[in-house]
Amino acid sequence: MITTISKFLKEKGITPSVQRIEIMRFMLTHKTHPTVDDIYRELSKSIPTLSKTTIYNTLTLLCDKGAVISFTTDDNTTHYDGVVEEHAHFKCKNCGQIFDVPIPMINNSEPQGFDIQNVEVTYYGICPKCTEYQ
Amino acid sequence: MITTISKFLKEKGITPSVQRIEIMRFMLTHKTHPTVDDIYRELSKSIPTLSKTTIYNTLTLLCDKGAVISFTTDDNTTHYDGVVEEHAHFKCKNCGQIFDVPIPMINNSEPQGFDIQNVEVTYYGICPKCTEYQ
DNA sequence: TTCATAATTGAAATGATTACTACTATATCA
DNA sequence: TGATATAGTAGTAATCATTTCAATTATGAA
Repeated sequence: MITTISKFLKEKGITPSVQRIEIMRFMLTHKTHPTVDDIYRELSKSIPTLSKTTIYNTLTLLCDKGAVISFTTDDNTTHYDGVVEEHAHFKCKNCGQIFDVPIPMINNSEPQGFDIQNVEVTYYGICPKCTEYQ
Repeated sequence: MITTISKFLKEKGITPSVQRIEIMRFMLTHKTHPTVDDIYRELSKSIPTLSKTTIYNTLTLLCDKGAVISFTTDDNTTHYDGVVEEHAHFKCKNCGQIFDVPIPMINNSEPQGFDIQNVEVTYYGICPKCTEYQ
């Protein structure tokens, strides 16, 4: 498993290290759209010397190389996502959970004259579970 | 003009005050998607005692009452918009300007089972002017 | 006018992120 | 093998947006 992730990082042009492998593994095994703090809280259990700076550096690198994506929500903190295929997010205003949802685009409706590199689509509302118990 | 904005605020259920009127006026006359700091820098020229807390409070109130909308971008700061009709934004990675663009949704492609209250759509890329001079 | 309430202010606290410096691991080459 | 350059990591301090909170000021009704 370590070799798999190590190989994956090399393919992306990233020199592997213990920290980078564990952060990348975390992103691939957790579909919770974590923040730097979420990752720090979890991974510092197994790597007690891990610093937040390393997590910031690593995630910026992973983003640049296309291994993860980042997006922001109304909490004004950056969330990261190991799913890099284009998709939208739904954030529940009740429980705070962020869900992956299909992106509802039709090609010819994009703004003309702009060189679009990426899109962030975030829905806000109440998720099915919270709707049920209200 | 003051009476117009004052009347507008009352219609929205907001008690007018000098500060609220000037902040609302700023939002109606500036289509630049300002941050709290942008507004503070401009309005403190004419209202030297104006505090940022008041701007935060007022914008939160204006949002709640539907007089303005807010959204976040990759700079992790909240931007405000006096245009409340549903639309998307384009942020230029070169000059940083934010543009209003049409929202590219088709109704029946929205995620099912979610109670959607609002959507934020933000494109990132290079704006026409920056494309031209590159 | 008086009083209750709402609005505003400014300072301090918080939380995410960046900057910076020192330390450590890794790779290279003589 | 060992010296050395370089990349990566850690930890602290600084910065910036935002929130909290207590004190002051303005407003409106009796």
